[in-house]
Amino acid sequence: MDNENSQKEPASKIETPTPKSKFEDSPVFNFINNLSPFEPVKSFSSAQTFSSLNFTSPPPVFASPHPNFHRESRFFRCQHSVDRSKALGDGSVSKEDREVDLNKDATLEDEEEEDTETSCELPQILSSDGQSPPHHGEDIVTQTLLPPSDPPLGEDNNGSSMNRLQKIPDSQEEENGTPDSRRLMADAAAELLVFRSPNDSEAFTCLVDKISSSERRFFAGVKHHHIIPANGSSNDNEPLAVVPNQLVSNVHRGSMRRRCLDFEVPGKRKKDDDQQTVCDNNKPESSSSKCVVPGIGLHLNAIAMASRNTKISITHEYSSSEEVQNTFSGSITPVHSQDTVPETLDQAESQPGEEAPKALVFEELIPDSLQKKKQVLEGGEGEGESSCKRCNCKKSKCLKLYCECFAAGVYCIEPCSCVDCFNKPIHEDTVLATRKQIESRNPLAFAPKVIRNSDSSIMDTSDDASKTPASARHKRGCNCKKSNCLKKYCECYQSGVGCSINCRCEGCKNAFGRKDAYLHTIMESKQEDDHETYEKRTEKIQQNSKEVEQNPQPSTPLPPYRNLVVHQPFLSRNKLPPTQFFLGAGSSSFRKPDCDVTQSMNEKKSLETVTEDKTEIMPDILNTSPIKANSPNSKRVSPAHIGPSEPGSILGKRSNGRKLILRSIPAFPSLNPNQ
DNA sequence: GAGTTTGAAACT
DNA sequence: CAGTTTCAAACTC
Repeated sequence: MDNENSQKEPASKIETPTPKSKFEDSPVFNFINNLSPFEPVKSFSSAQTFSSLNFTSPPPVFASPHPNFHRESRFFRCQHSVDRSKALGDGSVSKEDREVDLNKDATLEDEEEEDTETSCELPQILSSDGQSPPHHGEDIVTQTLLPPSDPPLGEDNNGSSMNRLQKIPDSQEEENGTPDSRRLMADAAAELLVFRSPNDSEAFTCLVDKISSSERRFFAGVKHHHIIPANGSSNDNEPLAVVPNQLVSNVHRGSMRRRCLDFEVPGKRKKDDDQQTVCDNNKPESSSSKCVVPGIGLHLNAIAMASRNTKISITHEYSSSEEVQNTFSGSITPVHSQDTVPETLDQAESQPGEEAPKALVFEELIPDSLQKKKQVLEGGEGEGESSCKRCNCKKSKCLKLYCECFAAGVYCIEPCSCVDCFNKPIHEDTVLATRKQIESRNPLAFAPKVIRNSDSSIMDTSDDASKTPASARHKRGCNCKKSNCLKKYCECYQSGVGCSINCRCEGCKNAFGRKDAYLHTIMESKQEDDHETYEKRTEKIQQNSKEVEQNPQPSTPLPPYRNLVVHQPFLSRNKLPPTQFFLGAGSSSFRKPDCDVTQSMNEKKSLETVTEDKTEIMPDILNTSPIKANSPNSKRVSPAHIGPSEPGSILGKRSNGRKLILRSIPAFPSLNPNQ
C-alpha cells in the first residue's frame, strides 16, 4: 500500500507540483511517504518540497516529543553539505560554488539517489558535477527547484531562494565565484572540519535506527511537507529535515548495526555526530539540537545528558572544549554539544567541534557521556578509551542499570569488556523487555539523573527571588557516606553538579556545591523574596487576582479556583504559566525534571518540604509538574514538614493573611485534569 | 592488573 | 519501606 501510494504520489507530484503540496500536507501522505521514502524523494517535486519547508518543528508524532527533529534533519543536511563540501574541495571553486548551492538545494535529490547508497555518495555525485554525471541534468533541475535548505545558504538566499533556484540551473555555468558560493564553500569547509569523520557506522546506525523506528515517520512527514510547497520560496529554516529520512532509512537499510537502543540513546549521538558530521555543519545554532538525536523514548536521557554536559562542559570542562576546538582549526561548529555526548568520547578526536557548542546550545546531555567526556577532557582515563561508554559487567549481562551502557540506552560495543552481554542488537528483544521491566518499576530509571535549572526561563517567569545558584542538581540526589561527595562515587559530583536537598549524603563537601550551601541559598532566596518582593508581589497578586477575576485566563480553566489562586502570593511566582508550560508541552516529561528544580526554586517555600518527598524519581516527575508541587496535599504537608516555624515564617510572612496560598494549590489540580 | 572501596541498583 | 545483598565503577596500590 505504502509503496504504491508513494510511487503514485511522486508521479502526481511531477505532473502537478502545486497539487502535491496538498497531498503532502495531509498526514496520510506523510505517513505513506515514510513507509516508502525512496520514490518521493527523487521526484522533481522533491525539489519543490524543500522550498516549502517551513517546518520548524516536526509534528508531535512521537509519543515523546523530541526537540531535536530539526536538528536531525539538519544533521542529515549537514552530511550532505559536508559531503558536498568535500566534493567541492576537490572541484574548482566556481563549480563548487554551484554545486554547493545546488547540493544544498538538491540535498533531497541527492538523498534520493543515496537511497540506494549511503550518504557518501553525495559527495561523489557532487564532485562529479564537473564531470556531469548521468543524473546531473536532473539534479540540476531538481536542485534549481529546491529551495536553499542550508542555513548558511539561507543567509545568502534569504529572500531570493526562489530566484536562486531558478537561476542556478541556468547560471550555474555562468555564476561560479559568486560570493554566496564562496560563503557556502567556507561553510562547507567549516563543516568538514567539524564533522570530518562521519564514518562510525555504529553511531550513524544508531541514528538511523532511531529515526527509522519512530522518527522516520516524522521525517517522512517532514519530507512531504517540504516537498509540498514549492512555493515556500525562502523557507530555509529547516526544510532539510526531509533529507534525513531518506538518508536514514537508506542508511539504515544499508547496513549499520545498531549500537543505540531504540529508545533514545544518548550515546548514539556521538556516533551520529561522527558519522553524520553533517549535522554539525549545518548549523551551529540548531546544530546542537540537530545533532542531538531525538530519542524516542529516552529523550529524557538526552535532556538530562544535555544538562550535565552543559554544566560540566561549560563550567568545568569548558576550557578543555575550547582546546579541542582550537585543535581543530577553530572553526568549530557550535552546536554539537550534544554530539559530544557519550560516544563522542570514543572519537573525541573527530569530534572536536562538538565540544564548544555542546553545552551551551543544549542544556542537557547524557550524564554518562558527560562523565566520559569530562574524563577525556580532564585528561583522565578516557581519551584512550574511545569515548563511548564501556562497561565491564560480568554478572548483570548488561541488562541492568549497573551497566552503564544499558543505563545510557546504548548497546554494548567491542570496547566493552562485559561478559555474557545481552545488551546487543542481537538481543534487542531481550533488551527492550528488560528495559520495560525496569521502567515499569521506575519509569524514570532511564531518565536523566541530572536536572538542569539553568533555564532561567522558568525561573525567570517566577520572581527573581526564585533563582537559585545551582543550575543543575541530581534528581535523586546522592547517598554518599564516605566519599564526602568528592569522588566519582558520588553521582552528583560525577555529574558535575552540586548536592541538593534531595541528597542524603553525609559530610558533603561536593566541590560543585555543598548540600548545606544549597539549602542556605534556597532559604536565603526565600527570605529575600519574602522581604524584598513580598510586598510587591502581594500587590501584584492582588491586582492580578482582581484582573483574573474580571478576566479569567483562557489558558487556565480554573474558574472556581481562580479566586483562590489570585489570593495566593505564590501564584505570582509560580504563575499558571509554568503549569501551562508543562502541561502544554508534549514533552512535559522532559521538562519535568527542570520543572522540579525550577519549581523547587520557584516554590521555594513549599519546595523545601516538597523536595524531600520528591526524592523518588517517579514522584519527581509527577511532582515536578507545578501541579504536583502545588497540589494541596503536598503543600499542606510540606508546610507541616517544614515545621511550624517555617510555615509561619515563610508562609506566615507572605501569608500573613494569605493562607489562601494553600487554597490556591487546589486550583492547580484543576489544571491537572489536562493531563 | 589486581585488589579495595564505594554507593547505586536490586532484592528481600 | 527499610535493610540487605549484589553489582560494577571508581579508586588505590
